[in-house]
Amino acid sequence: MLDLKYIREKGKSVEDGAAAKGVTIDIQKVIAADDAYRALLQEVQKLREERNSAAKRRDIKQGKQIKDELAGKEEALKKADELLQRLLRQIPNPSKPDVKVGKNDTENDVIRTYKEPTKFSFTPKDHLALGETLDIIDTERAAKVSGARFTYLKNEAVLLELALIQYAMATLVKEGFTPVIPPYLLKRETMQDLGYLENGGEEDMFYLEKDDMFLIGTAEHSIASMFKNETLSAADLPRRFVGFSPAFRREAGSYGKDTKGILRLHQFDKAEMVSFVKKGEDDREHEYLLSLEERFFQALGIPYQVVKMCTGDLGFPAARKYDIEAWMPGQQKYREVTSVSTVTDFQSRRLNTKYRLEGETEYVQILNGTAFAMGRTLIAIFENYQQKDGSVAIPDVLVPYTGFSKIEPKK
RNA sequence: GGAGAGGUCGCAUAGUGGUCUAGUGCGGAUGUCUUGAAAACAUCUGUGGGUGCAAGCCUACCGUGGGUUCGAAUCCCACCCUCUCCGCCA
Repeated sequence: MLDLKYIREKGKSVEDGAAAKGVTIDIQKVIAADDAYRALLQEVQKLREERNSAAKRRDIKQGKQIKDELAGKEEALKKADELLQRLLRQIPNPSKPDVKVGKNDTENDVIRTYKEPTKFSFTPKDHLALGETLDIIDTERAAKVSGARFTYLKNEAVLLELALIQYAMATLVKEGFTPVIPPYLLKRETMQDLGYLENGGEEDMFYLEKDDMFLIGTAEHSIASMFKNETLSAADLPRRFVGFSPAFRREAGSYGKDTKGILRLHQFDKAEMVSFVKKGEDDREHEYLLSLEERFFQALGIPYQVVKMCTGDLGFPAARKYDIEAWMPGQQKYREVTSVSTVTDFQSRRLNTKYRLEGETEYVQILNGTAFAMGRTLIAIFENYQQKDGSVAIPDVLVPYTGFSKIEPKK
């Protein structure tokens, strides 16, 4: 949600910002709704003032009269407020000035590449074929018990996943991040405050009807909301967290897309970074989080490219977003493995998360980025590290955590 | 799941229909005193919104949302959360 004062001052740029994201909004309508709300508010406050003084005088007759009048006005005020809030929530966070205006992912820019696509002296297999011969992935049986887009990870794949998590945690704790295992279920109210139930967002999440709770789609959901209705001290910022959790996604509308293997699942584990920083510090933090992501994939030695999203591919709350796309030999394509965005104060305004600096309060800036997302990072390792004999080597940095340096074929 | 207690301005507490524009203590800020500090004393010290050049004035907020009343922190209903006991359980 944007600041109403900002909208009133910079209406045109807010409108342009939305248009760049492909969202049409009418700022005049928002301002008219705000004007109507304010006019009513003044009338209501005046009546309340009269009611309070009548009550003080014990003037029951006048009190009754004011009460009737007030009831209608308060109802109208509530409606006006609801309309205003609804309009405000339809306004996306405008992108940062350095973000290119574009329609969709075809206009994103590759801003850096690391290494050349891996070369093989043989025809590389995809991760599904490897998963079978190495006996580490079983999506067929998972489909039997849970349906499509689930998997059993087995044997070395499990140990490798745990190694990646441990490696990420060890590295980020050294950087000063606080490790956290957050709640995996959130109340409706929290999801609402996060802004994920609007614009069809409810369709993306698993929902437990009996308890009116949502399964998190990423640890970011429960970590970003951690300081809901809290005012932090400026001295405590930045605060950085690395969360480990499963991510649950319905993947509605992605039927037929990436149906094979573990690239797109309803459930995968992920280590996620979330930063809370002061106003004006989010640009620097954004680059920092991206640099950590790159450091991880460089440590693994996996070829990748960094993509800067254009406005049309940013999503509703993000003001800037970078993806790392790792080279996947099985598909002969770069595929998204991490994503890091700044949502500026767009979420903290709704969550009411602030910080105090010398008596003044400001909304915190929130950023989030992937450390390792399991399915996809595993695919990148399996496919890039496969050997001619059908085995898969383990990246050196992970060997201390796995205890083995190679996954041998089982059949 | 059952029974009970409770959620008040940073913290601790008082307040059970009108004098609550929420008292008191602690903490914090400023001042007096002091070479400096401590102590003591004095004053100030929540958040949002509206209005105003400003000082200010008004309004809302006592877990959240409804309701009763001329008037609600206080009464009623629903929900959320915390604690105690019982049951169940890794």
